[in-house]
Order: sequence, then structure tokens, then C-alpha cells
Amino acid sequence: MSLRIALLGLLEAKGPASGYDLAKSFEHSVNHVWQAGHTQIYPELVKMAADGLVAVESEGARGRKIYAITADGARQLRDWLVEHQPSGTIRSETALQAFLLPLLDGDDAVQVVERLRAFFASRLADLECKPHEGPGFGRYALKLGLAQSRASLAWADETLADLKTRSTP
Amino acid sequence: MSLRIALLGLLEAKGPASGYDLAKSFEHSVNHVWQAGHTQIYPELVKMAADGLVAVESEGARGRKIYAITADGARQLRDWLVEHQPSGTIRSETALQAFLLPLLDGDDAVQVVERLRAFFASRLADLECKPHEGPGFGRYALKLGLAQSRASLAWADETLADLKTRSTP
DNA sequence: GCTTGATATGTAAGCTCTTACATGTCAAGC
DNA sequence: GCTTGACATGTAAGAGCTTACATATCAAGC
Repeated sequence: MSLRIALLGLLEAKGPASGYDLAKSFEHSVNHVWQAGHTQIYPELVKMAADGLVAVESEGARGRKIYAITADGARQLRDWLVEHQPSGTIRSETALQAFLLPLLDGDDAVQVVERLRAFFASRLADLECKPHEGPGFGRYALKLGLAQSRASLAWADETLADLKTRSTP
Repeated sequence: MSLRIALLGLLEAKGPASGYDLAKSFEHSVNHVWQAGHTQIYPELVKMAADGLVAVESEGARGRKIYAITADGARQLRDWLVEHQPSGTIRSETALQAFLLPLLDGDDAVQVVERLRAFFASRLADLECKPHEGPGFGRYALKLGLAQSRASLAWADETLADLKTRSTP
């Protein structure tokens, strides 16, 4: 379902686009919130067209099909946004490594947290590159991502400090 | 892979357990980091036993099988923790709703953010109930979850304020 | 005109996860 | 002794996602 919603959202916000365009948008904008590669997007667009949520607006070179959101699609998007209680499902390998940290002894644990720290830092840097402030489409999610990344980075620093005091009692 | 790791981690940390026990542990402890129901756990344990990562230590009433982690399993767990670069994959319906927020007009947007706020608040409350501080097994991940939840909650408050200034110019 | 690399679109196999169904045991209260 | 509800273990269908493969076009440089 959420893949559909993300695709509908992109089509609604940025206008008609091809599968390739949408895959690029996933990479560059929705990326920190939801992921999907072209191998998932192309077949999904076909199904969505069959369900009347999008329509092929025009066809260009290289079999390029430009999809546009339909009235039905726009309605479904709005309904989902306003009515759908988001599922709390989170599956995070980074958090899982944090969870299992106490199974490692000192040095190994420090190494893992340092890798996690680097990971959070690079994600934060990614987000900080994106157009801040202003009326950008994904601006709210961007702020959320920034806030969460900063919190994660702070956690890594605290945890490193904690591990070091434990190893030198 | 990560499901296996989570199961190995629980067995390593808490000792031998049945599928049911592990499902309960998922619900009560790993829950904010990784989810799995019994329908996923039972068959996975069978496969893991076939791969020599766990072994049936004893069988009790009601077909209850107690699994224990093997030396191979412990090795694989440690290797994954120390060597595996976590994938940055995040799929969050809450963040997706945040992302698509600008597609809604004022009142609807406020309603959605209020629901998100309630969601974050209840997750935070959940985490705050769990045994804080002390040497608990998942303590680092708990702190990470708390930090992220607080950041998300703060985001919701900021966003509500932002939406309200926009609607009354 | 030919090669090369970026662009662009797809299919298929296999793994992971969810939802729904199916079954049987044990303890407590009647 | 029977019912009921919590405990406990499983299977199966189908949806969702990843990885690997397959192909064809266009632009730029040789």
C-alpha cells in the first residue's frame, strides 16, 4: 500500500512522470522515508493503471510512458493521508546492532558504535545538503529526518563515552 | 538475516527458550527495533536448526521445544555485529505521512500532525515504562529509541506551530 | 561508422513478512 | 466431568521486496 501512496504523492506533487523519473525521485527525495527501486516501481505502475489510480498520459521514445494521477488516485491518496493510522512497524538494522551491543566486550562494542556513529553522521550530512527551509515539497519530513539523525548522533556520542568509562573503572 | 540475528541475540542473552518464549521477547523487548510474530519465528527456528545455528536442547509438554544457541550460532552473531555494515533501509509510514503533508490543506494537515504527535507520544510512553538505566540487556537501544521518540515529538510540536502560523497570516 | 557509458524499461526467481486458518493442551471454575 | 480462556505450536496463501538478468536507445568521443 505505502509504495502506491508514495508514487501517488510524487505524481500529485511533481506532475506526470515516467517510471524512471519516479525511481529517480525515490532516490533523491523520498529516500529517507521510503525506498523502492525501478524493479518494484515499473510493475506497480502497471497494476495502479489497471486499478485506475494512474493513467498513461503519453508515450515517448524508448517505450517511455508518462503516468499521471487520476481523480480516483488523488482521492485515495488524500483518504490515506487523513484516515490511515500509520503502522508503528520499524525494522532498523542500526537499532538492532545497538540493541545487541551488551553482548560484545569493550573494544568490539566501541568499534560497532563508532561505525554506527559514522553511519548517522553521513545520513545527517546527506539531509543537510538537501534544500533546507523554504516551501520544498518534503520539507516537514526533512526536518523530522534531521531531528532524528541529530538525536541518533548524540546517542552515539553518549554511548561511546559510557563505554569508555566502563572500560577504565 | 536480521530475524536470525535477533533470535540468536535473544538466545545468547537470555539463554535457551522456546518459539513461544521468543515471540514474547519480541513483543516485550526487541519490539521497538525489530518485529516478528510467531508465524515467522517457528519456521525460522526450524531452518536455523537445520543450519546448525541453534539446537533443540529439550522437548517438553505440548510439543514445546527449547532451543539453545550453538557455538556456530554464537560465532555468526558476533561476526554480524562486528562486521556487518547495517543497511540504511528505513520504511516508516509515519515519516511518509510527514513527507506528504504539504499536499493537504491547513485543517487536514493539522489533524494528521496531531495524530502523528499522539503516536509518537504513546511510543515514548511505552519506552519510558521499560526498565531504565541499570544493566538491562537492550539498554542502549532503549536510550536510542527514547532519544528518537523525543526528537519526533518535538518535531510534531514545531510542525503544529508552523502550520498554525501559516493558517493565520 | 564504431565504441562506450549513461539512460531507460522491463522480467523472473527467491526471500521476507503478513494475514488467516487450524489444532491441541492445560488450569480454573462450575 | 465439562466448559472456558489462556497457553502453545504450527501451516499456507499471498503480498512486498531484493537481486540478478535481459535488452534497447541515445549522446559523445574516437
